[in-house]
Amino acid sequence: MSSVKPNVEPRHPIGVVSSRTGLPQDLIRAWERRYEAVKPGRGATGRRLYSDSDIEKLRLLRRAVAGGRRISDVVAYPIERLQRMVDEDRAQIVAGAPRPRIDATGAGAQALLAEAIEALEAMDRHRIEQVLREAAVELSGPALRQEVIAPLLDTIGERWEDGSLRIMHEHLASTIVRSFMLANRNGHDRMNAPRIVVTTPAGQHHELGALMVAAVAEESGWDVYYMGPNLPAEEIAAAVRQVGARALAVSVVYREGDHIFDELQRLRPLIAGIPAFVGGRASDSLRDRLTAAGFLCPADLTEFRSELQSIVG
Amino acid sequence: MSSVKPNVEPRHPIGVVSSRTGLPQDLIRAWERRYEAVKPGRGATGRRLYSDSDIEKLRLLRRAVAGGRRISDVVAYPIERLQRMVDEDRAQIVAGAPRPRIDATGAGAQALLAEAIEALEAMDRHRIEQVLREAAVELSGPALRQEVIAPLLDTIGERWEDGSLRIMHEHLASTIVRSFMLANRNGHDRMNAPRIVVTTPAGQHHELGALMVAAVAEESGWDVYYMGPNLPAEEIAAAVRQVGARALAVSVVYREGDHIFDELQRLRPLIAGIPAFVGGRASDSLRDRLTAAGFLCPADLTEFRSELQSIVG
DNA sequence: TTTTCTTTGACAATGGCTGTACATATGGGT
DNA sequence: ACCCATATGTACAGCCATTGTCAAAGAAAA
Repeated sequence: MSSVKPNVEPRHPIGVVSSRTGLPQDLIRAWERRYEAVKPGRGATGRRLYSDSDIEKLRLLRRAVAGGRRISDVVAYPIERLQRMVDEDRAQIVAGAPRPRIDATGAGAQALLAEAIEALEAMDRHRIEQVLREAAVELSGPALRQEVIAPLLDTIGERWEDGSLRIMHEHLASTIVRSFMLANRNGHDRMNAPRIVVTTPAGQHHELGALMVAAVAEESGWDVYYMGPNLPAEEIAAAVRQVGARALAVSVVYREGDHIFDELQRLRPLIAGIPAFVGGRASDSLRDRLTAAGFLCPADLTEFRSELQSIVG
Repeated sequence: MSSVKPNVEPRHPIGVVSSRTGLPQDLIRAWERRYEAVKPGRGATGRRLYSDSDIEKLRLLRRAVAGGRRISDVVAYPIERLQRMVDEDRAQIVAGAPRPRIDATGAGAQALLAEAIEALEAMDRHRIEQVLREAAVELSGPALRQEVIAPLLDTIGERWEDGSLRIMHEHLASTIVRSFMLANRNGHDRMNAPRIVVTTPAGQHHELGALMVAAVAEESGWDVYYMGPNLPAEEIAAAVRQVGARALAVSVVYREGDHIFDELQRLRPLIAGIPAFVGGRASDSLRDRLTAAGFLCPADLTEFRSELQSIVG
């Protein structure tokens, strides 16, 4: 496993922050100057250096403003409250939202991961959700995926195969993580963004990998058409065509014989000319044959992100 | 019910209120000026700031007026009474057809449904989402399910079987509706509520019926453990036991031979003593045998809701 | 050198407020 | 049938505070 990544340590220049939040640089500076929205550190020569949680806050502010709030009203709210408000605005419902208090223990990603597994073993839905919420506050989006959710899925996979977790555990984790990630989708402008279809080929029922892919693509500014798991090759091709997608990404977790490879090979000519990514556990063992067949097989989500950007760039 | 009172503290600008209620800003101001429909607070520079219960009242007023009431007659009623009246009006409208006078979006439930189907045919994700959001403003939660989402799923089912919609359409609709319904779960205090497990038996990949069931149960105050689709009998039973559920609900859409019935029959003794609901399209043709086997088969969601209440009552 | 940042000040767009109209209904009363 | 008062949704003008954007000029990094 990788090491814990506290939310305040890593520092980014304003350009990165701008592209990750979708906010113009000028606006970020204006928000700082006028409202102290965030207080980034400074380098030796006075340049701004933002932490991951700064980025997270700016993201939330952007969504809050897009939802009709006034920046001066919301700028002082803590991250948890912003998150809550943005969720409600998205759903457009009028519900008193109690949300259990979280006493932030400042626990690192590993501790969060361990607690999530423990809660899962106990089938304690509320505790799993709480851990995820806590993690979302503690870590930024990418770190959350990389340090908590991905390892969580890996662990579940392993422990399922060795029999110490059951199908029901996997299902519960899936639904909770799924709704969690869907709830955190950014409501960006997306109308004119390049489109990407994300799904899982026929026979592949596990969609969490695909969900993470969708989250990364969305963060990179794409208009994501998430189609859920278990879609036959012809349907994938039809969706790509109909939607006018500029890329396709599928996630493959389980490899039983060559069935999956055959399915993908059938798919490839149906979407000629469109870059197609294959990711997930099982893609490792198939990488050579897949790349030979014309698929792109990034090793991890970071690589996927940069390859995505090279398409539109 | 362990729900929390609607926050009076947080305050929303008029733009947010307008989009959440579907009322034009001018009209909101007019109702205040002429009838004191609500009395929002004011910010430092005189801008209106509304509370959650203000929004709730405005939504009810809108629906009361849409139901043929005169604004001046109903404007003074307290929220509870408005709620009751609006519910009654809706029940009557379903029977006869008094004409709504306001139709801000120019669309009744049927028109919304038609537009949703059209958008789905075009694979236009944003338009589908837009229609659902409009519908959520237009209609209350139960009405939304009953008059838009349920018919939508039925239509999709039919048109899939006759070949005029493809699998990809069904998948897209599933993911969108799913994330929409999950986003609308409101954060009540569910810690001490009775628990119910909701899922779909092995071989049943269509989860939308189960999602609607979950929404109804959640609305009725249950702590819902939604497990996603395609869960084998032993796993369902294990989940029920581990979670300590007081009820189980499964949704069955497709019937291929007697496979499903066998699966359910295998399940029944594993969860002895716990009420188990079976719903969905395919449950009709199996009703007699299922009830004989000890399952409850409500005809629709309304019946399901009342049977649910009789369990805890 | 070229790119990326920084600060400062100015400017224009946005959106909300009040107040005043205006155009249809709706409902009597004659 | 006719006429009028009232009810109600909508529109706009003029004003103000807020807020996004831009330009200029210089410093630091690549």
